[in-house]
Amino acid sequence: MNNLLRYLQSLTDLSPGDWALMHPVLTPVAFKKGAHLLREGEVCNALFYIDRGYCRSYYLKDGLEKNTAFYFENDIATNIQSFGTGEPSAYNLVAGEPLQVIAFDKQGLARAAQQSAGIEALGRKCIRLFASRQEEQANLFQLYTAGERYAWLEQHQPEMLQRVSLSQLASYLGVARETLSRIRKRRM
Amino acid sequence: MNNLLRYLQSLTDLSPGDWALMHPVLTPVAFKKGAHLLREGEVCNALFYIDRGYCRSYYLKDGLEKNTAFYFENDIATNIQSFGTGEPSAYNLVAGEPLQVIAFDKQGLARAAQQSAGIEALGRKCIRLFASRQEEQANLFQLYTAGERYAWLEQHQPEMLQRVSLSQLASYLGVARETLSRIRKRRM
DNA sequence: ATCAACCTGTGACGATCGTCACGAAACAGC
DNA sequence: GCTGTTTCGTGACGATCGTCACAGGTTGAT
Repeated sequence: MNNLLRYLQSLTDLSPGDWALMHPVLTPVAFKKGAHLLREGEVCNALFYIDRGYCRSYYLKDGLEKNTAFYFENDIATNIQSFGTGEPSAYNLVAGEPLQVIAFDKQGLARAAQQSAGIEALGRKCIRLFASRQEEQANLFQLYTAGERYAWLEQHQPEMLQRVSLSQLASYLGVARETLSRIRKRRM
Repeated sequence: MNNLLRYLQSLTDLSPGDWALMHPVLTPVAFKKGAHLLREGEVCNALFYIDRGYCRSYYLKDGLEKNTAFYFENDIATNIQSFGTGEPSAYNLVAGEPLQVIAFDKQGLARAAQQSAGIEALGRKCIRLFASRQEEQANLFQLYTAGERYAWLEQHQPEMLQRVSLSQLASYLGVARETLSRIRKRRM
């Protein structure tokens, strides 16, 4: 909970009253490696603050897993589309390591936002952050080749390259695992 | 203005009072083909509702234009990152046809949102729409090959293939113009 | 300690793509 | 209508990537 409090305070000036309002909405949950936070077809009714470990989102395409994002400590993981509209999720969310998260209940969060302008502002800031991250993600794939994407990760997310296996990373970067192996070889 | 009113009403229940509040914030502007709505390095201080024509966003990479998006009638074009934070834009926005837009002034819009909860809600809906679109865009490039992306456009944006030249489209899809020409050839 | 399951590196080969080059077609300005 | 400019299709060729195959290394459970 301490990590979460610090994270929220880094986003906005959170008053003690707002924090008290948030508290009953929060539920710590643990997942084993490989356990699903969200499955394709389910409706996403929570935000997951990641306290320890990481998870990844993937689509199933032609029976194969295709990773689209990784979420680490101090990230919020969710399907914003399903969470916002109530439609079933088109992809999966699964733990890549033993995982400890703090779940924000959707209905409880909506109630808390109605009661406090501070929490409502926090929600808006989260959406804008998410939109900004999606834009960055889209640009990463529109502007750069797989090798340039790998270099970008080296600079901006070096920890990720240590914690995520080559195969999972290759699936995310959009190349065969053999190709990523050769990209790594070239840079030494 | 009539198109814009219909568009806003399709997003939310806009009261006549809110529409009157919006009115002084709006400025119709015309651009010739090739004229810039926003240049790299400038700060984006407006949203552009597209009334007629289309525009495209592009990055300069190694001296070449790399398209990242197209905006048509009834779209809102802007740099959400620059608009939100006040930082200089990393890309350009340029008219692809003779263009008529209605510009939303940033400061005026902020004032109007403070005066009306309805306009504030409209703004939140716009951000969520934008985030959703960015996610779709990111998935389009993470999950699909260039040929599959072209097929996706055929189904979801067929008008775009008629109005945008092959070269501009190839730049957007991430392949050489010769390759797109051959992709088209294969489908006949 | 042992064994199975998984992950990583590497070679070979065919398919696809980017680049360069050229000619035809479409278009705009006069 | 003519002309210069831009766009589009296509061939050739080298580079890169995906696929298949296999070997060595790591991990984790019994």
